[in-house]
Amino acid sequence: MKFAKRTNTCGELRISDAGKTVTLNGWVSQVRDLGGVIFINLRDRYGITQITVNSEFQDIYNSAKSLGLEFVISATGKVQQRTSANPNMPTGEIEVLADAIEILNTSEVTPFVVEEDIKASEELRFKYRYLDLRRKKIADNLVLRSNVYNIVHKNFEREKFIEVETPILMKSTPEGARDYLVPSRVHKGKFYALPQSPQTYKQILMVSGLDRYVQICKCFRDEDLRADRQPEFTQIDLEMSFVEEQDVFRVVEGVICDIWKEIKGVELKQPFRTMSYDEAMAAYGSDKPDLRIKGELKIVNITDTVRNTDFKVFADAISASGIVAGIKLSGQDVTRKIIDGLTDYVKTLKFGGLGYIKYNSDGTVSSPMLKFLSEEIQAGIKNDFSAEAGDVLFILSGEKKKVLSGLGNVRLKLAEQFSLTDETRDEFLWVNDFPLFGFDEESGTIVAEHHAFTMPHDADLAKLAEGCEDPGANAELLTSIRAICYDMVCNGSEFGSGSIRIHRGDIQSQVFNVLKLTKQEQEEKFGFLLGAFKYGAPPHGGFALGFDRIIATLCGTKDIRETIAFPKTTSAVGLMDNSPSPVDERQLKDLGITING
RNA sequence: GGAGCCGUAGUUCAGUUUGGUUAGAACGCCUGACUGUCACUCAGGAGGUCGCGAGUUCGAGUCUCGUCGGUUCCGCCA
Repeated sequence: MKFAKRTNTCGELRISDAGKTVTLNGWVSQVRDLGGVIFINLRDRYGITQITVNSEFQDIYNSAKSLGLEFVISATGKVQQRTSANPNMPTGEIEVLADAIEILNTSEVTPFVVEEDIKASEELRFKYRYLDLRRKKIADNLVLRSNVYNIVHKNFEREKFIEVETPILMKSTPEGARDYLVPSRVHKGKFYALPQSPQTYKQILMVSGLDRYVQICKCFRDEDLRADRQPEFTQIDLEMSFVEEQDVFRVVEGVICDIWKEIKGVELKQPFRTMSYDEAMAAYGSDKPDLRIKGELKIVNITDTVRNTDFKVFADAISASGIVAGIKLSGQDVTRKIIDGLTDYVKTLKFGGLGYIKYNSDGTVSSPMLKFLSEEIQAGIKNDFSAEAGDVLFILSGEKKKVLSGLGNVRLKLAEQFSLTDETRDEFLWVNDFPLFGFDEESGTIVAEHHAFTMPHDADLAKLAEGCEDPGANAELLTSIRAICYDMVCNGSEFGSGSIRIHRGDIQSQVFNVLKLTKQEQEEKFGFLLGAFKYGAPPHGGFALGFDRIIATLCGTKDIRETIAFPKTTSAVGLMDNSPSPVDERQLKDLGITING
């Protein structure tokens, strides 16, 4: 089909172009018909330009009258200065006076109006994502994403990394997240899994001597979703040989600094701050603390101060070897309603209630707990927090980890409630020294916190050697072992995580012993990796950055769906293509699969 | 797996607290008028399985139970 091809995009013409004859192609985003003159806002992903049609040109005028929103047209005419400029649009000083309009395609009335200030629900936007993507805001997110791809590729090329593709169809490993499974037709009853990450492959590439591997890759996890979690997501995955933690940090910081410099024009200070897991949990109740919060709102542990109280709530927590701790909020008007809201919130976190002590400006103290606490303890608490008039303390008691993370969540709620987050900057940090093992209450067993190939700290190797023979009896000793394992955190969001891996067989065996993996299970699950490790595995370690979260942060949103062209809902449904969907009986038969229920 | 919120016109919402007349508004859509708008304006019009299914009731958008979908949080996500 012949048509008048564009000479310019809808975002680029300026007053300096006045007098030129141009052709624009795009979508009709608005029509204002004043009777003798019609104004058309023509849109493409670059911007919007006003096309003016005068009734003196009868043919064009009549065809302009028939235009509907989202029609695709080609408009040709002379660029001229507008009689009254529109300062709100970049092309607002000019218009194109049409002397030809060609309708390239019509459009049905759209299910929602395509406009920057979108009114449609996410559900509708995802169903008609192609219309949603016509909005500059979303299209720009994809453009930004594309730019970051390029920065990442360039950075790693400069750092002498090799991009290697790893299989999408791989062996299922039941550890960690649930796998998405792919049935094999050739081998009925057997399944591939989609990678949760290319973890094993990249470690094997190190055994191969590739030395520095990187890949921007899709990963898949069949777990329940959140605003910042999709069933398939993108990672910047890397692995390096002959490195220690600090070497990985410098490389990852390098690419982050490149991205921030080129996208935001911000020079981040290197090296990034480092905080241990224990420190982060104790002070912020989170392994991904948001350091932008004004006044910090650090957690204070007051267990020792209230140890001898007979206030039942505290006494019960302490006798069950739990803790009592709180955070202090200064200089805010904390109303009854706000306290009630926070109380309801901590109840959703399975706390009985939220204790508070409010030091009023008139010197009085409001708190439902005071009558249960001796004057000495009251004074002790006030001292622990350095509390003054105008301060409010929020206090939780119970099991240590639960209290700390509960207060961590209260801290975030307070920051939100009182707008305490400094949105003008991004705060990066490394959180390291995670525990190597955790205790799984459900199964009553010891499990790997990161994964089974994470190297313990040198200083804790003795603990591992001592505890691995009888893990059940040494749970406390084993869970105190620290791993060379680290997360990068930005603004309270986990950007990525990694570790130095175990490359020595003796340490690996000890870890498998703790995890109660028999020789046979080791062979079945990781035989290929352990096999490779027999032939000279170099010391190595790596990292994986959550690409979607990085883009979301750069776009100023928490919702990674805004940065993905075709996202899925929180129940992992693709609303546009209706995936997942039933398949033909024939397909199932080929695979030897029958559906129950 | 558990909890909260939402579901009413093509769209975004009001109406649900306290059951009762013909379920409203804005935007969009259709018709007409209008030569400088840019959220054009003005006049008129069409448009509803109140997510779905039971139940209570003389009567249900409104109350109860179930169910489906979206979303947020807890669990989960090495």
